[in-house]
Amino acid sequence: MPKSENGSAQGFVRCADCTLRVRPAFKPKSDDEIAITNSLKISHRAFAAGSPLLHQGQNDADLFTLFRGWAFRYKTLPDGRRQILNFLLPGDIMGLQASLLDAADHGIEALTDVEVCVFARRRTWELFEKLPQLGYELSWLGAREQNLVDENLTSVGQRSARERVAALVLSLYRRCEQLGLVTDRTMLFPLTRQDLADALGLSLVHTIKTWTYLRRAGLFATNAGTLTLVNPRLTERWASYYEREMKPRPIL
Amino acid sequence: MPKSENGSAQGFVRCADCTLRVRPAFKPKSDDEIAITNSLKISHRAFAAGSPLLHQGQNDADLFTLFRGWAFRYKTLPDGRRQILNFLLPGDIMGLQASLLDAADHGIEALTDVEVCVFARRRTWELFEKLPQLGYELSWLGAREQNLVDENLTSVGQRSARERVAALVLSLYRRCEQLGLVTDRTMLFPLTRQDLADALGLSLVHTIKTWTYLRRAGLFATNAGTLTLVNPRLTERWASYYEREMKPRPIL
DNA sequence: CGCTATGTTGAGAAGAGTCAACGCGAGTGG
DNA sequence: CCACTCGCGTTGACTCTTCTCAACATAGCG
Repeated sequence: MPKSENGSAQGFVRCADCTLRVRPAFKPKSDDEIAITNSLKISHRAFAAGSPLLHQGQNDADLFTLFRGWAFRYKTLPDGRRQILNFLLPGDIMGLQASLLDAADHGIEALTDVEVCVFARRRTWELFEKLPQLGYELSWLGAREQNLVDENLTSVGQRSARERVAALVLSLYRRCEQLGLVTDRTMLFPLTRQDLADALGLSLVHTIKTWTYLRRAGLFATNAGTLTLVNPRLTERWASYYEREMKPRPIL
Repeated sequence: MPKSENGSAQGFVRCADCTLRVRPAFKPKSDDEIAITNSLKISHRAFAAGSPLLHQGQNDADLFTLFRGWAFRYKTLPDGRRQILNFLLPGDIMGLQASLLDAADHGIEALTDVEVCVFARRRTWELFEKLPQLGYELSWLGAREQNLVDENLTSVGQRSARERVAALVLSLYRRCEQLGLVTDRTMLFPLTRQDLADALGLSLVHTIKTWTYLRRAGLFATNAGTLTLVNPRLTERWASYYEREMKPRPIL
């Protein structure tokens, strides 16, 4: 159980023992690659739900991989309005922008209790230089994240409230499915209504009303922090959603 | 004068002669680096305004650098709604996502007549492997573009119509300023109202009304495809805008 | 000259926001 | 054990931003 806000380091998981890497969503790695990755991993930390993993403006951020749990990337305006840029699931990279550029323009916050693999930020350039394969995969993961943000921007800019909600649920469901986190059409769903609102660019009240409407329309059901996608086809139709198929991706 | 929709190849500009690279916005490059970059550049093409530079879904895209002119990156939904993700100015990279992942989820279109430097897509991995410095800079440029998209998503999700217009104008102005494309507070401004609307996530009519309102409020003035930022301070206030200072960046 | 693409304006409709009240469960302290 | 607060979720009533429809202006072009 993660207890520390500061990220306690109990239970280092060696890359060779990674339970995540072996899932079908990820590209197989050679023993060599696993050893190299492991040598770059400087620690394994746990954070409680709600902990900040990266501060907006922070300029000494490490590079993380999310090992377990959910998180989100966000930006806030001076007056406090907050936009959630994308959600992070196991295997996703955190702090790449902050490592490449000199500071992070966004924050990252844990949505559930999480565990992360920590890679030294100072070594990012070293990594590109000495392990081009990993540098390439890092860029790959960055490009993939940008795809998600592109999709969200299109959603917020062009879709109606109902379409946005349906599209977000579908997108998260698809990603969880890929990771084997869905059983019986049911997945963990730790977002509050406010989180949803901030991700969708809608007010809290309107988000709740739209959510309720779609739930009653039979798209999905929620129960104690889980979500069941009752009718995927219907949800797709509500979302004007269409999807690129996803190939196995690199894992750090 | 570019005439070809297909990208004619008159006037190869060698990296050593690049008029862009020497501007203060870009990091100085050693002679070695310039020679290497030049060896990777396979052609120099011109496209007319309105030409597609990258098709949504295209899977054999090359890697471009925008050498002259404006372009934009966009996504369309099945029913035709279009979201402009970000605008591209000289020095910006195009097709990185498409090269790293297997296909582009977005399109790119020329907004003015443009010239681009073409780098072979097949060599992207080779590039990371043999020239880690360039691989790193590519990632850097990717991270920077994501910053722009993050900012746009925040704008579209959280700002009111007037704030959005002001923020977009300011952002483009700042970028042009960096590139030395502003004289007398005046810059080229080739966007149609429809382009603005698609970038801001607003309807055409409302975009026009908001634009007119802010113009009358004295923020900026437009004339024959140019824009003059009459009152930068006032524009900042309308935009709830604040900016990270920009350091010199790599150029490919 | 009439075409078409782009820009402008007004009026009414619809979507989304704001304000306010209330329910509910988890803690907490008397 | 109860009253209390606090965070979160829900709903209704009303407001206002934004969208849609439609008419008209203007400029470029065959």
